[in-house]
Amino acid sequence: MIRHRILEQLAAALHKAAPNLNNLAVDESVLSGFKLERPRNPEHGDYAVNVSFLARHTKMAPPKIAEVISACLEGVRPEDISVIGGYLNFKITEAMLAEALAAIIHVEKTGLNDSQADKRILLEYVSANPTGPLHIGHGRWAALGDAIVRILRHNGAFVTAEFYINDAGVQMGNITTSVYWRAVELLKAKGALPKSVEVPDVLPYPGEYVADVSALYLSDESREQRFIAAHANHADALADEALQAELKAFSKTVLLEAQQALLGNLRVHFENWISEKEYLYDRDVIGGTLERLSAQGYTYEAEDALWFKSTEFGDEKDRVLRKSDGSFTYLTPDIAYHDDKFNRAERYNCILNIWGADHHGYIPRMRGAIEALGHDPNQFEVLLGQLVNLIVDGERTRMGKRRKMLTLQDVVDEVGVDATRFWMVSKSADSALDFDVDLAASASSENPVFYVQYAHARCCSILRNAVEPAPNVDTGEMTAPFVQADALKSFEAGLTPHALALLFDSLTEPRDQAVLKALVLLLDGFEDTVRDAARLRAPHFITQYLQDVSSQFHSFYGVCRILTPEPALTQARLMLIRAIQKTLAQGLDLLGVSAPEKM
RNA sequence: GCCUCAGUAGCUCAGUUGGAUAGAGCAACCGCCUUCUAAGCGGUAGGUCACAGGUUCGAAUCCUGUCUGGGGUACCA
Repeated sequence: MIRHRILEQLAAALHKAAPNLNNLAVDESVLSGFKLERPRNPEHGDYAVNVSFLARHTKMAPPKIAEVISACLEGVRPEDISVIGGYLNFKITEAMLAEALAAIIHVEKTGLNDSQADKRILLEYVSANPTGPLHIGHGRWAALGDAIVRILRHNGAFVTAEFYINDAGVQMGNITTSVYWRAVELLKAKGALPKSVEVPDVLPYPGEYVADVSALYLSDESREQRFIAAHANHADALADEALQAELKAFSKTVLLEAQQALLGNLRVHFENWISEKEYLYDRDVIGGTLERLSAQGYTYEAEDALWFKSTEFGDEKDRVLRKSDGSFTYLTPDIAYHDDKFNRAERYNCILNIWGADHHGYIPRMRGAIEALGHDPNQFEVLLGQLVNLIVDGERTRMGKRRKMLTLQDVVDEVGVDATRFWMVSKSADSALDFDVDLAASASSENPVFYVQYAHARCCSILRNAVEPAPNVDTGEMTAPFVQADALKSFEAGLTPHALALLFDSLTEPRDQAVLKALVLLLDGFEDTVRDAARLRAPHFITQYLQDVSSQFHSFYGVCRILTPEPALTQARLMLIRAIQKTLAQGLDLLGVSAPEKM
């Protein structure tokens, strides 16, 4: 990590220079003011740092400060530093580049670090109702969440991914009602029930998939018989509790399994699937949480309901916990659930949730409940994602409004897993995402994932061609490979920075050298990108980075031939290709996107 | 009304602890395949960073206000 080394040298120089800087007190907050950046103008060196922020502390002019610090820098050749205004400009030597490249070759996984090693994170995301197919918005949370899990782990965090199944509450009743009436419709159609039975015009869940669930239920003859019998015994067979429970359980299982299958297809993995009904209601943990809340004096009864004094924690109004009909609101089991998260044996110190922006107003009351229960609200973190707009025929459509809505499965079928995942995380979660189905499905060149995958495949192709005999263009005879596979392998295993000299020396055009240097510095900076992506929960840093590397590689490919008649030179250049290929593969893996060896 | 996200090139978006001349992809235009994959490369053009103030040596970035758009503001989840 060249950047880190420069920052260390700067810190040492600053300590040494302090007496000449009006006895500046050098501490962590001062040192963190050094921001190393890559200047656009090559005359400003390869890395630059602005020291103007020290002007206030030292009461000195920035150019003077830069002069003083540069005089104290050690381990840097004077010709590699320049001072322009308040800037210190560093020139990166080929020796440093070679060292960085060799380090990438030797490390098993690029970008691996321990910046989040003290974090024990429970990440909950997607958490859909098992009342229908996942929609495109769920796809964003799925891609985002799984990428964040992978990125956090690459930074050393202990992470558990969890899916909360909302299988209790009124929505489950709604899907049960809907499945019931679709079944009645189907039975009427085949004459098993009289035509006189009336089906409501509007069902809570109008989607066509509901009828599929009903048909699947009725496909078992004994179930169909039970359904008809229950119908004969009750005016409204939904009053038959046994049937209702069976329909509910059946619907949940079928719909949940469909969600799980799709998420599996998307390579989105959860360690835990927590059922609201089984984990919270059946084990009766909600009551215990409510008692503790009440014992602390944070609840009261009014208008036949039980309320939580969330206003004491900054919420705009108090919230109902138990409705006047005796049932809980959504909030109540969710409070118990979050209470449980804090109490797990894993001793998590970060309870992280990904929620859609439509749940924004829900945060203060949940945070309040967490605090009321004696947990540290600072360990509760919500990553809010703006919603996804579906664009069909160039028009925005609101999800769920249409009877036949486009599901996540439809999208994946059209554009594939890789493109879906890459697209979904390629923009900041703070921005609403436009998902243009026609565009994503038709225009492959418009989708950056192919650009990155192609760069990876191109690296693999070069590495393959290097060690395989190929037919001569003119004679058709098989010629010897550019390098021997065994020789290349041992060259790579025993690679020293010195052995890379040919890679840098063989390029004579300054422009080509600049491309090579930019490429190596980019590869060297992968760890920084991985750290930032974890710290800010921002996988789009990775997509951006991968596109940068790919672009820089394609440029380099254009100006420098890798496979040459000189084995020594070829080997050295192949090490660069290996480093690029490793980094691209690692970056794609952090996003859960495949890195094809051929395209 | 209040809370919140956004407003940057024709379009979609990067730009996170404030730093040198604001970037990328797509679209447009001009070039480049006898050679390791043209799903590629080089070049041209394209900007009042919504607007107005403020803080600062310095603002797309921080503060205040205004405008526009998304989301929320349930005893739904």
